[in-house]
Amino acid sequence: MVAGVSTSTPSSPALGFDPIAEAKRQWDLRWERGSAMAAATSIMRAQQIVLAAVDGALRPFGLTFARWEALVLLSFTRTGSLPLGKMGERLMVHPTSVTNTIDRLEADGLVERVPHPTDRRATLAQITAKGRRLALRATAAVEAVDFGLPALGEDQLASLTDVLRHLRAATGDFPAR
Amino acid sequence: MVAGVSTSTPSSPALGFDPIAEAKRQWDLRWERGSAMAAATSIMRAQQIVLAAVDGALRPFGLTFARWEALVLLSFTRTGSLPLGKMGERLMVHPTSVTNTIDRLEADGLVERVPHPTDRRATLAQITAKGRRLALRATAAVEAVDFGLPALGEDQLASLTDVLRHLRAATGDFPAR
DNA sequence: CCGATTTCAGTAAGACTGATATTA
DNA sequence: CTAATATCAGTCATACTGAAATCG
Repeated sequence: MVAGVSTSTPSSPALGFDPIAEAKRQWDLRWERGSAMAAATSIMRAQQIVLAAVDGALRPFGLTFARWEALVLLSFTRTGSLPLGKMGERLMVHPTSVTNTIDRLEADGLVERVPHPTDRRATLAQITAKGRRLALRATAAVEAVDFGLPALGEDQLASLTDVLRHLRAATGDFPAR
Repeated sequence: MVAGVSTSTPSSPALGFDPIAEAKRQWDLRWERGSAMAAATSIMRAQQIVLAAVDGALRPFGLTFARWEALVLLSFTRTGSLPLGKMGERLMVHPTSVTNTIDRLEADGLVERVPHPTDRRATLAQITAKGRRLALRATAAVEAVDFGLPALGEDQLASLTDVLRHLRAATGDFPAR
């Protein structure tokens, strides 16, 4: 799911069993690493759930997850602006994706491109007053749906983040310690 | 990331800190539900990691995650065939996406469409001998990269799957309990 | 000259909407 | 008649590759 736009999850009429548990059962009859298979599949599905919930909450505001993240990142900085390259690093997205994201935000008047004061190669994305107002309302909506994770308790959320931090560290997302 | 095609993760030169931990720190200064925000962001990133690893392993075989999943599902059935609708349920994807997936697999001679024996509305996707051979090799490759999760131990994989099962159950992926 | 920053053109894979034909 | 099954046409948001312009 690219822009996960469904409010309800795909294939409405749920099965009578857990499809991932069933897949693991079948997998374990033939292959190794069934636990990794189940975890990977669970991650893929969880991402759909989170994306659907967040995009659903953002749709009334004309935002997507990617655009909202960019807007929030800017709103969290002291000056309300960042070079596009820095945004790409923080959001972990491809440079051309940043260009595209800022294009759309700029078209909606939520950010402006301004020249970098000292490095004339670089461009700053600067959040506008309108962008700040929308970010506040949109973020409240995302918070209201609890990022699609209202079913999980604090300890489960922490456990999830912790395990996935190990994964990210091992993958080079950041210098593991 | 649609077909997560990068072998290495986006934005090569890793930051000097964990961007999600930093985002949570900033978030907690202004909003509620920072734990949910961190978990949701971690899930989004973990999905990129898994997808990149699996798609990378599958690329030499001309398969994507979506097509490989469909092929494996068929290879796990007694008859090597399923109605397209059933495949959509099991894989939790949109009906038109199943049509598209099967189109591509059929174009590569990995599956064939055959009429359903009793329901003339339905079509079966039947895996071919070539499809079975490719599925074996491709699955070995996916297993070899451990679904992108080689960094996690058995207990971490189990914990992950368990927490995400609660999430999926609460979201209606399957009748909880 | 090398490398960093951003943009552009084009390609690809996929999720979706809405409509349609067929059949149970 | 209603509902299910699959397909088709078209739209959308995104990720990527490769190339280019600009500048430190």
